[in-house]
Amino acid sequence: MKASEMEYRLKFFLDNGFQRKECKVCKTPFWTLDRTREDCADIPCSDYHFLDMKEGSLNWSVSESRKKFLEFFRKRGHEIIPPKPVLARWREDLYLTIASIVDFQPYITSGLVPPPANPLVISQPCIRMDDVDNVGITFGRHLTTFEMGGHHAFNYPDKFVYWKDETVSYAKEFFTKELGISEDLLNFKESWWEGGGNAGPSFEVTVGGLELATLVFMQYEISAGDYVPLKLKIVDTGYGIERIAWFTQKTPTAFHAIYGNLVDTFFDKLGQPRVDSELLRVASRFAGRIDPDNISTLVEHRNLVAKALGIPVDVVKDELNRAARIFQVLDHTKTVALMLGDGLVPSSSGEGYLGRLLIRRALRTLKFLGTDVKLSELVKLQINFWGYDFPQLLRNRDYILDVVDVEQEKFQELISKTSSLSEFLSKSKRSIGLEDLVELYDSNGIPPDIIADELRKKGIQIEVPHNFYSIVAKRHQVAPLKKDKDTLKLPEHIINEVKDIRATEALYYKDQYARSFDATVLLSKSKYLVLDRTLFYPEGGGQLGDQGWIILNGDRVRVVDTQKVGDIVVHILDREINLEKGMRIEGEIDWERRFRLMRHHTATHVVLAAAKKLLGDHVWQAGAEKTPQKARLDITHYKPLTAEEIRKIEDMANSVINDRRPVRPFEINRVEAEMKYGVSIYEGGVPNKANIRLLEIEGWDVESCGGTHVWNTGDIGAIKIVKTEKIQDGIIRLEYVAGDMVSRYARELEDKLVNVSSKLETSSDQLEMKVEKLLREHQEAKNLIAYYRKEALELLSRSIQERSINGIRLIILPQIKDQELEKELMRRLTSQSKTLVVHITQTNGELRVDLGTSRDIDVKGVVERLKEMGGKGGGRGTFGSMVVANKSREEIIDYIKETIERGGL
RNA sequence: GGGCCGGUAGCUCAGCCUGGAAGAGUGUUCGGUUGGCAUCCGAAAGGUCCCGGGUUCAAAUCCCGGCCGGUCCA
Repeated sequence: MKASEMEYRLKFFLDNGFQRKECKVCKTPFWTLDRTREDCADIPCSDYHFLDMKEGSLNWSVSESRKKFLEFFRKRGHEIIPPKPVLARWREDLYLTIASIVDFQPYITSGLVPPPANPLVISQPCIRMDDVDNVGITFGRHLTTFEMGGHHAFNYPDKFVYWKDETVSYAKEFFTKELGISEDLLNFKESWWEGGGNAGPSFEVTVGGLELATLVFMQYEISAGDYVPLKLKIVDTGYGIERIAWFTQKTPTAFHAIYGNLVDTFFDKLGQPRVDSELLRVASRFAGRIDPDNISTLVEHRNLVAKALGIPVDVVKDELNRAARIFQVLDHTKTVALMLGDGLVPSSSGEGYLGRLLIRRALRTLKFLGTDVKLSELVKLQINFWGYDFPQLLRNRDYILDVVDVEQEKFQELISKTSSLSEFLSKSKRSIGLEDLVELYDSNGIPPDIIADELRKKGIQIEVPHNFYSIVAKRHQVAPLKKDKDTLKLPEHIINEVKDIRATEALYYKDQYARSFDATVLLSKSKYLVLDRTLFYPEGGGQLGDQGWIILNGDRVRVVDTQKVGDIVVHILDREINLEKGMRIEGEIDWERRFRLMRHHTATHVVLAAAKKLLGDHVWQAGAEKTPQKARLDITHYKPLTAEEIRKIEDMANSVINDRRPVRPFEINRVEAEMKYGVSIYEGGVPNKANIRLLEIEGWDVESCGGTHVWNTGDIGAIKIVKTEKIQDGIIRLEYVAGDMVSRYARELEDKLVNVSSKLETSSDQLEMKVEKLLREHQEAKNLIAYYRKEALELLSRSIQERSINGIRLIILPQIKDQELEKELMRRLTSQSKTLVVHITQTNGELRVDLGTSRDIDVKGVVERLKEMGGKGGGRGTFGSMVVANKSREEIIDYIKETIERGGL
């Protein structure tokens, strides 16, 4: 959508003498006070001239830039809001926090929930993976992590805060007064923004080539391709905190401004000579001309730098490539620290994969730099550097460093495979092509440049195409997309019929211990029944739906399941009853089943919190299921649990039970809940409501939950963890039983013990001793068999009868039951040259003939002859095997003799 | 969630394509060489060829299903 010019023609501009001009390069309109300006002062239409400006040379660090930004807006009526984690765990449509507005979507931006303050200001650390390939080579234009300073105003129809003029005025004031940039250097470039289903006009604030902020005016919702005006008009600004720091410091690259002395420390740690500042500064100045997708622009850039400095282009290339690698490591180690600090567990799927990707990229670069420095050491430097700004780095320091070490070990294992694989490839006669590289990367994860590097050492040249990763991506695109439609437990027509009924009153929340109730029928259609209120809990949050009975006129009808459609509860009966609307009925839930479900559900919260307290903040629920029989909980964790850890979790859980802690559900507005308890309340899933139900286990755990729970942890009775397994990389599954199911579990174990004991004819008390004895006896028996085999071998090889036919030594063995012995004997006898050994044995009605020959004879001749005689089978070289029907032992021997006589061998 | 690769001696793996007597290196034990160690020489022990089914006279090998591990993509 092209916004109309009027959207940008602000009173502020007209009152302050700004002119609308058009960039001579990109033709984009922009507003400026500078009558001579011809371009929009943004890359690539302009180089980074700001590096040569005197304005705003204040030397602000990132930390100071953030503080100045927040303070400026706080003094102008904005409340400072703390940032959220870089993992967007309060929503299910995003893995990473990619912008400050993400914190307020979708419930605040849609107007369902009020914002935590209005207007507000925030500095939100963000992670974007889009440009991960370009980090470093553009000297700071692309980063995977940055802080977005945002001041936001939410304008409601009945409550206006501020809109475009004020926003632009704030920007002008901030940049002129705080940064000391003269106002005719400021440009407001007209632009259009779309994202997350919203859209609106925007201004990009550019100075000397650098875009310092984007001012977005969210006013449309994109619905089926149409732009529908939003009820709420939202000021969504993004100030680049790192760019502000760079602008005020005018360091050679953005990395110098962000990481300060860490830049030199990294060069030294990685054993790389530092790169000349002037060279970097010039490289930065022209960095806007680099289009990473177009390799020729990179070559041009290097040429340009070489020309400007009068240095050979090869030297420029080497120096800048080395610097780019260091910058990439700087960037990735910070991003990794932030992700892990907020609880990411590297894995092969989901957000965990994004973390692993960054770690692997950093490790790969370390390998190319030829350093054996541990990645965790570099991450440690980042933790020390950023720990004050992001305390979660210090809090989770041990976890971060350990997990990085574990990932490095895994990567090294991978790389060690590379040499044997490349050995194999280089030995194979065929030429090694792109297909091999793709194959190795896709199925073994070996980066193509590493394989190419390895092969080069062996003298095999192989080119890795620049678009390698898009080739891989393409290969995956052709994979068929299987849609996994939820198997609905309710038929379509029932859902349609039911969805307009009013919400069912949830008696199961009013009193979680109530067992019977009365209600009025709202809809009764074959096996499906909707009431005005119910005690039957509908399946949700991993808790199964209730079972029980509906009682009408003393007749009990079984309820086999309970489901919900929105807020409407549907009872599923075991037979069809068609009741009239308005009829009164009674209901009773299957209390024993329900109580077991409640115990297992509350137990799940207890166990999760225990695991978290024991293992660390990175433990996050990745799935759960509660049945009356048992419960299971999947948690994110990077190592298998040790036996001690499992016991500790169990002990902690049981001590919470013995503590008899109150368990209290309550309703709260979601923004308040997030501010008070953090986003970990969403472990079990993100509810789709403005007001959410929280469950608090006093002093232990607070979590969003819609299930039914016991009122006190004492009611769980007991917890026994019965199984743990790694279900995929980075995810551990815990299975446990609670309450009376612990007794049932113990009984099952007991039964197994008794069963095994009786089979071994002993008591369960003496089972271990008995097993040891049996194992010993088994070993002794094996030894004895080996002894007898040896004896038999001697005896047999001495007693065999051999005859010589046509220069061939023919040996007919007697029938031997022991196949091992037979083979052993053949092997021994055929070690003499010109020997044919025959073994004939009876197998269900047929004769099985095994033939063994010494190496100078091929078994083929005899095999062919026996085939002609109706035998089935074959063989090759020195061994053959046939099955012959309707022939006697003697006949077969005659055939063989005859074959030898004819010289058929 | 989808794709690809793998599972053989304690460990690292070959054999599988093209079905036909289960292999190598390393480690272990024993013996020899040596004043002793390293080294070297010789021998032995060590196997559910991941599990289940199918095809076949015959399956580590081919086919189907499952389990486990790795990896790429989303």
